[in-house]
Amino acid sequence: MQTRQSGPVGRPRGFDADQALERAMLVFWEHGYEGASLAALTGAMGISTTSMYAAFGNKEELFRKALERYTEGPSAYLTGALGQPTALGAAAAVLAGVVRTTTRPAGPHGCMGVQGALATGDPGRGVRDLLAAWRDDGSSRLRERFQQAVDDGDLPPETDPGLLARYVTTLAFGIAVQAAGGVGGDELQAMADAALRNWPPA
Amino acid sequence: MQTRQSGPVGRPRGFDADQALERAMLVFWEHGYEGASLAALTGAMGISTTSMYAAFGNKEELFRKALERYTEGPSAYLTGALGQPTALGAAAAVLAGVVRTTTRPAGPHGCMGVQGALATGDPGRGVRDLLAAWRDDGSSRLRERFQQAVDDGDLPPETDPGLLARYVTTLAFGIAVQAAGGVGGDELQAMADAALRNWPPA
DNA sequence: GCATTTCTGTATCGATCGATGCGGAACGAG
DNA sequence: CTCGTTCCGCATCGATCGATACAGAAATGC
Repeated sequence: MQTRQSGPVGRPRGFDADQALERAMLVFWEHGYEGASLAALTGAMGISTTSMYAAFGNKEELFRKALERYTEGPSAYLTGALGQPTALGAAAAVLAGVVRTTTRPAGPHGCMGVQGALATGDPGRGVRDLLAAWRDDGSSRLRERFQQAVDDGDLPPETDPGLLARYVTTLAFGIAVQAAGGVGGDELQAMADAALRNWPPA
Repeated sequence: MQTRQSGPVGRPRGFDADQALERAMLVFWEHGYEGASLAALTGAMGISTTSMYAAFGNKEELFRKALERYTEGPSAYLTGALGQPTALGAAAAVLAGVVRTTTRPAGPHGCMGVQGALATGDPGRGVRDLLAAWRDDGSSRLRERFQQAVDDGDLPPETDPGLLARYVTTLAFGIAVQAAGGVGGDELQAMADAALRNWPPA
């Protein structure tokens, strides 16, 4: 019984799956799940529908993988922000990351986790719920970070970490909505600075 | 020359246009512009596609009229909030109105002005821009109210009314996003209360 | 009564939606 | 080479998209 060491048999795929997923992610980010047609996706990916289905399953699975890529790419600032030494530093890093990511001139405006599928028809319900869970996960990670700050004495002991996390995520998603509508990054960053001038808010 | 007193000639329409528009507004609110199909709209309105086109023009015009109805209906709290005697009172009334409207158990969760068309495909660009302007108008009205508060001495003279308005609208839209995802009204209201405990934030 | 105007129900339009079938092309294994 | 496997290009699937054509029904004006 010998472990197979050789590569996979058959014709190798003729495109870079990572690059194709990156381009699909950008289309979903800009146009949302329902607004991104298969033709627009495969056109941007540079492959045929057949290749897309073979490599990614279907449109919904493609979106799920694109969201993972978004989380580890444009949205990776969150993980970095949670590593900041103070709760205030973490909150400021989160908001600065949101402003930067959602108003970057080179990329789509807004946040894929917000505008990807905020309200949909029936066929998009799965994706809509997925994004709701994605947003809730961000809030939870922030809450855990604030809980740790309370335990460390960085935040007053009477602080409610859940309330604080909800506050920061509310600002973050509000920034994302306005960035999607074309509000500039400078103005949003100035607003975020002002919001964090009183800390903690409770 | 006599003024025409009689009713319009021809067969009168057999449905209540106001009620039909109300129901269309609810469908757009819940599913967004792209997620609301003509079949879903006319089904909820209780009329045929022919009647809908005759009465409202097309899908985009129906959405525009539904948005007007939303502005004068579920979103009317904004006008009332601007009439509050103080800037803080206005901000608190706006946020309380948003929380109440976006988490009402009887109606769709979230805000039609946010989730109606935050990111769309090409055919929805007009509606997307319409909503961006709608949101910006809300921010402008709030800015004018804060400017008046500065003039009245209700807010410190060095206050930036635009920044303050951006802060409140950011909270409002962030609340709407989380309400769309199922976050409860009590938690959002508690967060809004905490956010306004420091006022003005700048 | 009749003519005119408007609304409604049915049936359907072309376009696009997401998703597949199929045959040939391109690889590794033997 | 031949064989087995996988991928790709093309054509196309049924369903649904938003939007209309058409004929009959229901009102007013004469």
